[in-house]
Amino acid sequence: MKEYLQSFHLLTEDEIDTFLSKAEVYNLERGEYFIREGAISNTVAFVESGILRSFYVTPEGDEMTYCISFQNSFMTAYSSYISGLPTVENIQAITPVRLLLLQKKDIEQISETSTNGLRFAKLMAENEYMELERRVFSYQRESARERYENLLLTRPEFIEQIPLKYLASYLGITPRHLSRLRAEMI
Amino acid sequence: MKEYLQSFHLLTEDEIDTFLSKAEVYNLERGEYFIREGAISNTVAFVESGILRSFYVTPEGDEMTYCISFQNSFMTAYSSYISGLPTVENIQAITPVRLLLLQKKDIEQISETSTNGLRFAKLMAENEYMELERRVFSYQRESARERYENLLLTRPEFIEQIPLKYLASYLGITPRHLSRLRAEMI
DNA sequence: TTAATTAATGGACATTTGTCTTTTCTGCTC
DNA sequence: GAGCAGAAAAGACAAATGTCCATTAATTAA
Repeated sequence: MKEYLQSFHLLTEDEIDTFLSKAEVYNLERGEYFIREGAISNTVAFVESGILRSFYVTPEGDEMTYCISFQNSFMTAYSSYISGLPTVENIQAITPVRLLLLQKKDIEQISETSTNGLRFAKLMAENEYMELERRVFSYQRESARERYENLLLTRPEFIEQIPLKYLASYLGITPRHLSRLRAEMI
Repeated sequence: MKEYLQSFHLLTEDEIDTFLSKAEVYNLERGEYFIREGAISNTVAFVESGILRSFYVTPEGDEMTYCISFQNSFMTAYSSYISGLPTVENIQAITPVRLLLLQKKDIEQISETSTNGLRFAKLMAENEYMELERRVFSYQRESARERYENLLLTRPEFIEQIPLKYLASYLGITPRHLSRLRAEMI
C-alpha cells in the first residue's frame, strides 16, 4: 500500500505512515464476504493480494457484477461509504484475499488534520468518477461484442482470471450471449 | 447559485460570497456551445436558466448525448476539468441559457485558502460519482424500455423538454427504437 | 480417484433492437 | 396561408441479444 500511495505524489512520507499505522490486515477465504447488502460501508480495503468482486442482486434475483478489484487497488462499497446509507452491494472474495483495512473514522480524522488527506480523498472520488464515465460511454455506444473486445484489449486479466458468468453481468449481457461472442471470435 | 450553494450546508456565508464574487454572467443562444471537443475544460458553469446538453461524437460520426443540465445545477466537461486533458465532450445550449461561470483557477485558489472549499470540491466529485453509478446500474440490468420508463418516473422533465433524438442516445438506443417504445406504451 | 457440483458451451427459438427508408407532423419564414 | 426544414413516427426487414434447455468441461469435495 505504501508504494501505491506514493505513486500519487500527493501525500508526504509522514502522512502515508499515518495511514499505514491505522491499517489492519484482514484475510478472506474464497467465497467470503467483505461487506453485504444492507450494511453501511465504513471501511475501505486495500487489496494486497487476490481478487474481490462487487455485485448487487436484481429484483429478479440475478447477481450483477458491478466492479472487480485486483491486487494494489482500493475497494469499498463507495456510494454507501460516501452517503452513509445502506449499500446494495455485496463484496466477495473470489480468490483467497489479503486486505489492509482502513476505517472511515480514521480516514476522516486524517482528512481533518491534514489538507493533503482531504486532497487525496477528493482525488480518489475524481478517479472513480472518470472510471465510471468510461463505462457509461461504453454502455451507451458499444455493442456487447465491442465491449467484450475492449475489455480483452484493456483489461485482459479480467478475461483470464474472472469466471465468465461474472464477466457477463459486468458487461451487461447474459452468459449465453458471452459464450456465443467468444465462439464467434475464434 | 447562492441558494444552491447554501443547500449543501457546508460553505459559510463568506465562502459562498467569495465564490459569487468570482462568477461571471454568460449567455448563450440556442445552439451555441459552452465548450467543444478538444478543448481543455477550465470553467464550471452554473445554469441559472435554460438547458445544456453534453454530447460526444463516435467514430461513426453519431452524436451521443452524455449529460443534460437544467436550471440550478453545475455543468462542465468534468473529466477534462479534473485531468487537464482535452475533452471529448461538446456542451451546447439547447435553449437560450443564462450561465454563471467559475474559473478553475479561482475555484482552486479558494480550495487552497479554505478547507471548506476543498471539502465542497470533494463533495461534488462524490455526488457525480453516485449519479454515474446509478446510470451504470441501469445500463447493466435494465432493458431499453425499463430505462425509458424509469426516466419518465424519475426525470419527467427530460421527456417533456428534451428532443427525443437526444434522449435516445442518452438512453443508449436509436431514435427508431425510442419511437417504437413510446408507441407501445400508450 | 471418483463422484458430485458448478461453469461453460451450444441448439432452437423468441424477443429486442438496429438499419434503411418513407411518411407524417410541427414549427417557422416569407 | 404556402412552402420549407427538421423532428418524430412508422413499415419492412436484418442483426443482436435473451430464454430455455441439454450437453460437455472443469472444479471441488469426499
